[in-house]
Amino acid sequence: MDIFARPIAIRRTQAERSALSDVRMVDAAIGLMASRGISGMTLKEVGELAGYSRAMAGWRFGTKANLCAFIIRTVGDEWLRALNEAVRNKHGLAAIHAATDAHSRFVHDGAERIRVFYMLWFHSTGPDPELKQVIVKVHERRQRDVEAWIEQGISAGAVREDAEVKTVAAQFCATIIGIVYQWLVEPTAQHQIHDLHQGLK
Amino acid sequence: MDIFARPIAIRRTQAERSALSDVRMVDAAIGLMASRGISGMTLKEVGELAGYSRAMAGWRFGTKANLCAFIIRTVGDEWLRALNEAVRNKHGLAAIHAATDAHSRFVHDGAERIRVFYMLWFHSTGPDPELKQVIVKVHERRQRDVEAWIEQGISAGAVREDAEVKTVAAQFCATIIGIVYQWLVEPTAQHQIHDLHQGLK
DNA sequence: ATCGTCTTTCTTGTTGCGAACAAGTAAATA
DNA sequence: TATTTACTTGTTCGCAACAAGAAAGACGAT
Repeated sequence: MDIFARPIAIRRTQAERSALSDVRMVDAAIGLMASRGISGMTLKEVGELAGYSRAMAGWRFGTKANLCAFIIRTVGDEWLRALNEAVRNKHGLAAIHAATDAHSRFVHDGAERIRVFYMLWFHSTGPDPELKQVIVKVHERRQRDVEAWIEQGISAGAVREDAEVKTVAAQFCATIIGIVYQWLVEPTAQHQIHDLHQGLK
Repeated sequence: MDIFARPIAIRRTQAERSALSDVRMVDAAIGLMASRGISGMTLKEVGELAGYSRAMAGWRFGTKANLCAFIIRTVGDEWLRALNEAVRNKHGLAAIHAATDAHSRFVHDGAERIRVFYMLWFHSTGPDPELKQVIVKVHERRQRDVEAWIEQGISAGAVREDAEVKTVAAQFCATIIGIVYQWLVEPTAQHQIHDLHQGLK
């Protein structure tokens, strides 16, 4: 009975307390959504699974939609950082290839967080303004990145000059989204997902 | 006070009664989901808006998920019929072009039913087995159609023989889905949606 | 440092709403 | 008329959302 395994009360600053409860609750929420779906995640369980009370998540985030938005921002940022890491120092087509590969790899690793991130992503298709705004931001950010890569490709002479940058970028992003959709619906078909990524390049 | 505007009781067979309440409730549900989102549609309101009681929708469909599945099947069938109509007598690449055009046209017309259909489609990405099965069926059906068109194209000599039919078909479907996603998120950018369809061809 | 006060973090209590079911009524069938 | 099918009223349970209170850190004054 190791009663010191979890010291009765560690002294923490308030900022630390908030930060800690945030990550605990985000983890709990992601776990719940991964196993039971978005509607299967309840604020009550999030609070309790994170080691707090019933109402903790509700108090911190206000509403379930807010919690979801917070998760999208959080995971979206991690995701963006990881992608930037993978594309570091690459330009034009090489960047697009690297990003596509990285995407394929991340998705193959099947991290719970990314899965849930995209689940939330696809859930924001209704006329609910809340989540949608957050998603649209991430979305636009991505598309701008892709546009930049294509333009670099053009100025490097590797891409036809008559390419309609915006349209091609939109097309690229659309296909990525389509692939992710396939992955969410049929997570087992790893090789197919990989083929789709390769085909895209 | 035109009390005869809606005759007190029209005599109908039981089959007619069921069929009528089904279409009324489906219409009501689609209207509600289109304006307030999927979670904004409640079984109570569906019943009442369709001209019945509180519990009518719950009684007929059992659960909200069942109602959604029913709507997906219903609209999915209409949709498939419309597509077949558009592709009638065409084969191979021509069929794919016709289907793409039809898709673009339908989406451009922006019918409420199709919008909601795809909203539900994207909502089925969680681990909920109920809706998913229905969607996966529609999905597989589509992909088979596309594969058939490609094979026709090969045997007609219009498509390279080394094309990996399944992969290409999957790619095509993925892109369609990505385009639809864009449309749902940004329904206003009609011309962009159209461009994406054209680019796909 | 330590005490008392203020602020922030978290908990218990309550309300309202929707889904789901159960038991009843009305309409059609035979 | 009896039975099956379509629909309604009544009830329970769980969750989201809020409100009011308890506990833990922050901070100035002594």
